[in-house]
Amino acid sequence: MSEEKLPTRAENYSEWYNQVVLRAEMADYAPVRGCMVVRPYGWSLWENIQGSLDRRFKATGHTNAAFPLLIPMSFLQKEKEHVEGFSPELAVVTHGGGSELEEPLVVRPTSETIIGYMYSKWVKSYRDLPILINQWGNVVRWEMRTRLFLRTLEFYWQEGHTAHATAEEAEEETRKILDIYTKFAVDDGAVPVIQGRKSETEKFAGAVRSYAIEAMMGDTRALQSATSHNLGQNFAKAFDIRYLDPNNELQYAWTTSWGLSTRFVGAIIMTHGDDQGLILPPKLAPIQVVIIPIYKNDEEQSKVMETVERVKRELSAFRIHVDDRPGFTPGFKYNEWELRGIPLRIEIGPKDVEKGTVAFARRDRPGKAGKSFVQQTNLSGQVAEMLIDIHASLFSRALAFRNANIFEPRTYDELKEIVQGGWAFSWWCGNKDCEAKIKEDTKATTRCIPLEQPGGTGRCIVCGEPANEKAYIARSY
RNA sequence: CGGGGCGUGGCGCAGUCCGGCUAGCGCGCUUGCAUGGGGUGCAAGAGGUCGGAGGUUCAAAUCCUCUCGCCCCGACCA
Repeated sequence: MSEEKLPTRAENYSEWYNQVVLRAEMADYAPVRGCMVVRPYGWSLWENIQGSLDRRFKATGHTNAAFPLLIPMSFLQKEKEHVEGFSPELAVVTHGGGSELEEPLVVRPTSETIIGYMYSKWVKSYRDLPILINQWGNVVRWEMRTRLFLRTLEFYWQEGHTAHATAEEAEEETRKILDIYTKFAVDDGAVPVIQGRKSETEKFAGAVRSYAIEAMMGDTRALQSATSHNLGQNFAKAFDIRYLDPNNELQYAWTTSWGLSTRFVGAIIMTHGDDQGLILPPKLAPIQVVIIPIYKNDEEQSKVMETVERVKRELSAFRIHVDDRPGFTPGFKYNEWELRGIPLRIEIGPKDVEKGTVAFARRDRPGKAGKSFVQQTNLSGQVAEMLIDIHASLFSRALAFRNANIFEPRTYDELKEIVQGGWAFSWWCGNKDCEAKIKEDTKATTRCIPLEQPGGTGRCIVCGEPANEKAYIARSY
């Protein structure tokens, strides 16, 4: 950790973000342009994200499998919109084993095609449906401009791919997953999100309908945090996924796909972080509680460490770390663990040993405001309560921030003003041209048409034509 | 791909315009002593073919030519 001061978010948000990621040791730049190394601390956070989602998927009947990294180029070309959407950003393997390949292989940018191919082999009867498979893996998209976690050439994610007998079932699945993502974001990440439908121009290449959860970052820009797509029969037709129904009639299946990526790590950082650095939500934090022993000689050390060891055992239900590195002052350690976002710090020094107390310092309230001295009795219960409270306060703070930065423009000029530093929520006729005009004028895009609508009708904020839905419009990552 | 910037110990930089001692500085690292309840102090060390190739010159981090790479801003996106 070289420089002592982090740039503040107000000074330079994107520099703040980069430095937090690097200095908290979440990730580092790899020797390949646009690629990152996820360091142990960042990966540990990702593993907790994985664990939570994986349990939720399995609880709803999904199972995991693994499909190849390399996909024949011709597969991508089978679905028209899909190939148009992805071909500009494909990494293509043309040589293998020293000779040129007969058919180039693409490094998967997403796996609808190769999974569709396999599903066509596996699905023969309505009894084979539904197929509910998820895959944890990595994909490559040759992005032009990259940011650690938010957009890298290679990223890690889960991609679920399901096939169903009816359109209704596929839609139900798509929405069920959207709910899972939402619950995960809110209950585990403390990240408030808005569920919505993507516009035609923003939807996934090859989907009939795309849904997403959108979150507001600390600079008010929007981040699409997960998506769930109803693919209709597009891929079933492209890959011939057909089954015989109970009436012995041949039918195309209906498929879905859905994903959440390491980008969510970026969402956590930018939703909760403050000028001291990261603030990790307690349920996902790799370390929930850090204990800092304080002493100045051997005698004090042995007394303090005795208490520290006892407290550590008592808190074994939590992810806990004792920072007993010699040669670092307590103050240095406080700052370092604050930068790294540990939700709760416990300080134990000679005075605490005497009085039978420990000091709590909650990360969501830096400085003296977050400090309290508590008795050493029932520490486990006190910590549990504190972590719940931190989660709740992180969520409500983020929600309040988001609500304070959403505005309803009355005119197009107002909209242009709003999206410079917030989200606009306004009537939109659904026309692509209006969307394009907004983007052209402001760089903001329609983030989603929220599932929760106010009802009634209005006039499109751009063209003034009748509109029956409202949309969120914002600049996004 | 268009525009801008930068490559000098692990990291951040100075030195380059105007060629010339042994290539400096801060942080980090190692060792020792002190310190230890909010970014500790002192001392001694280790560590560099100046992105690469070619050229000019008595002499190149510095000038010339070519080249490679990275970062930032736009078009594309989880």
